[in-house]
Amino acid sequence: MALGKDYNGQDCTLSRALELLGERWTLLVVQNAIYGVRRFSDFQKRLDIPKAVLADRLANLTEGGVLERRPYQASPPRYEYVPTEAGVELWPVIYQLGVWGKRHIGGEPPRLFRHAECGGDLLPSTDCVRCGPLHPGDIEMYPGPGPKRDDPVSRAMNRPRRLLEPLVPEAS
Amino acid sequence: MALGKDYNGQDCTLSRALELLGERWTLLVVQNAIYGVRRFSDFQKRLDIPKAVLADRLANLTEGGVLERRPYQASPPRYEYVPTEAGVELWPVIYQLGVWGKRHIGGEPPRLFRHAECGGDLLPSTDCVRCGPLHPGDIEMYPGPGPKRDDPVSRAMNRPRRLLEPLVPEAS
DNA sequence: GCTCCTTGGTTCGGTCAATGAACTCACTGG
DNA sequence: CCAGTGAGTTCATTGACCGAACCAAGGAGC
Repeated sequence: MALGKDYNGQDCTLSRALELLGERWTLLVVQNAIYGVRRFSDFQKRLDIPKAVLADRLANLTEGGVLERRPYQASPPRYEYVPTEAGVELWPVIYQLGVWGKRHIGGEPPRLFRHAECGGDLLPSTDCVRCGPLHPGDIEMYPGPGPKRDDPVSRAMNRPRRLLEPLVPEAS
Repeated sequence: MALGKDYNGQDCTLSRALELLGERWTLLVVQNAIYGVRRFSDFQKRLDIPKAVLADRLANLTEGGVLERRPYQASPPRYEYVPTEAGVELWPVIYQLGVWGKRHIGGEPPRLFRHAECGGDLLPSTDCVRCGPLHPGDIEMYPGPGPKRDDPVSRAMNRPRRLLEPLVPEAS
């Protein structure tokens, strides 16, 4: 999908968005970034994705302005990937696709969402049922009935926490 | 993405949705179905997609309950693909991804949307700015400033028309 | 000072999917 | 009888994805 053989000749803005986001794994990477995953190895633990593919996706998303790559320590240079404003604005798309999957494909969701302030549920639009539109940072994620992965990153993610809050896995 | 090598081990409903919808071309096929494209050859004219891939995507979407394949004539048996209720419910996702692409990747949209009854613009959520939530059938699509394809199907699509209304290309 | 471990990748062969061109088949209209 | 259309299928080539192995730059332990 990436270079050359893209959605050339397509005339809609959707095709341009899909050129960046439509590859395998890409939206799942963005989803986890919004859930608070920051580091290369944590993405890898949670997604079980080949490292070469993950490196490619992170580079594309960084170049596309969805994630920002920034150093979090200097001595061995290490980088983390955080969602930009553009990345955060993908939250409604990601949430709604998840809701659609639950409704039409089935299965229980492993995590649920509510307005952190008032505890209100989210509408399919990501609005709070009581308070209206929410910024993702005001949404709390908490464990639901569905199956959960059992790696350190996923375990950290299954404690109640806000979206965008950096995720720190337990020290193994 | 399709068989076997899927998002196995992923625990979220998003990954299940992407298993059906995340392949190359799939969301563009659904988008065009919502825009009113019905026939195999019309999808092909508008998307410039290899026929083998189009046949595969239509079969997957039909099996996944997003499109319905139904005969529109019997003598040489011919079928058309129409969005199911589940397919129509993908409209907010498709619209929002398009809006995101316009905002963050740029480019002018070839088609715009408004509430057919009152002429009001759409919010990013697909709600009418004046009247609130809309069914896709109440949304009118009309030409915008962006570039347009120049095939018979796209020309028919660039006349003002409602979503979901079957598209009949000019008789060449 | 030496060795092992962790993080964040890169390289590589094998496999799987996408592409475009050619072909099929059942009609239909002239 | 012949060309044309709609809806595909078949096939060889190219590109993408996969998992495993490898690499490099620091620590940590001894």
